[in-house]
Amino acid sequence: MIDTRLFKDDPEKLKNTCRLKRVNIDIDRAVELDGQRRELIVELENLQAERNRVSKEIGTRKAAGEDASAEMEAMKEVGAKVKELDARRIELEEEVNAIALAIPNHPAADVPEGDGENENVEIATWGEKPKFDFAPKAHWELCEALDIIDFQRGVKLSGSGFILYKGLGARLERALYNFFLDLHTTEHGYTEWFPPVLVNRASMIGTGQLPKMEEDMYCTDKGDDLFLIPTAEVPITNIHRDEILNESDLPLYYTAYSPCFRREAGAAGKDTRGLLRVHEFNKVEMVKFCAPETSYDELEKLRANVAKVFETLGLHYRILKLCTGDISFAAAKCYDFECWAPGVEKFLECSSCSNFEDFQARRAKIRYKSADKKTNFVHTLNASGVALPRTMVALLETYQQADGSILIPEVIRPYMGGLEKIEKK
RNA sequence: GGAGAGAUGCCGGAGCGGUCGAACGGGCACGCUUGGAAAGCGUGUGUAGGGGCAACUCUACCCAGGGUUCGAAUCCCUGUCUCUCCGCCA
Repeated sequence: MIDTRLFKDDPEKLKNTCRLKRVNIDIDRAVELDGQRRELIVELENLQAERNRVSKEIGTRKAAGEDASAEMEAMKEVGAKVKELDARRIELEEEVNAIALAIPNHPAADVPEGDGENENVEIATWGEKPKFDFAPKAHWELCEALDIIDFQRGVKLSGSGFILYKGLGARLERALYNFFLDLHTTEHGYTEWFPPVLVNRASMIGTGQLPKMEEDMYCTDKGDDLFLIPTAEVPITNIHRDEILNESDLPLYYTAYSPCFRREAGAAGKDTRGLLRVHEFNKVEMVKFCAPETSYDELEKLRANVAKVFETLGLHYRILKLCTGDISFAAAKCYDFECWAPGVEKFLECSSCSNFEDFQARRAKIRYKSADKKTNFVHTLNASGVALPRTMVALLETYQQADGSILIPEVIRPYMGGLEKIEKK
């Protein structure tokens, strides 16, 4: 969440944020309501102070055996007035808050302005497009021929967008996320967690998925009000919700494997084949909590950690710096990693690395106490490290052989019992 | 699922409806003491919001939300969570 003090101190900045992020929000209305709120608070608190003072007096007077019925009568009215003003205060607060929650994070200064993906800026590439002396196939053809994903029965079980891995396909999926976790925990210094995948509403608000994206989330009925997580970012970031950390404990590096659930509302018909856009997928996520001064250094380190995954797998990728119109609601700066998938002939988004600055921390009340005893919001960052289906696509299509078999990258072989190749039976 | 007990500050733990932001103990920080340390002594030690240039001041917060009252940590209702016992269960 943005700092609501800005309604009073710098509404122009908020308008600029909305313009850069390409959202339309009535800031003037919020400023007006916030002003009313402030005036009301002054009036209300004066009344409360009077009530406290006179009530105290009634106490001493009664103790002395004197009569205080006139004061009691007067305070009865004050009490009623306090109740009335307080109700109005809550109303105003809710209205202001609703607007504040809908305002996106301010983009970092070096983020290019733009409307959408066309204005994203490529800032790095690694490797090059693999060359084939045959026509590379799309992953769905490879998978069907090798019998490692049962697309049809997946649909029978759950509907389109749900993947049923089989045999060595299932094994490869498991091998990949184990490899990612091992890499981050043993080489990059992350602590592994295994979180619940159903979380409550407060957690979803904390990381910014709610209230804005409720349509995209799966939730339980029967009054539980629980949500299937769209990413482990939600439970992992919320681990420290409503906490005050010690500066000496920062930075914290966390990683977790989890399945992720996305309704993809409004995306019907887009990228529907194979593994390109699914409702449930596996992902290893990385989350950092750090002091504000270090967050952009931490972002670069995070980016290097992600790069390491793709480089170790030998996948050609490019890195995009997202423009203001394409960056997510909660992010101040974001890099997307896109891997080349030669079968579908596309760059696929396989990871994104974001600095949220204090936007999530303010929503989730994650603070730290610095050496000089000041309490302040931490900065949070996260990255997919990495998301499976599209990485799987890039991997299958990159490592396919003329005979339709798939060569397994060397780092994955230990996780596959030493197997070098997935071949047709 | 049934029955009971509980939730107070960094921790432990008091708290008759009034002067309680909260006794007491511990921890921590600072100061004194010391050659240095320990002990000892003293002082301090929450979060959020409003007003003020500031010193400062006011308000709210004793799990959460309602209620009673001139006045609630304290009384009443609801919810959440924790613990104990019983039942059920992978």
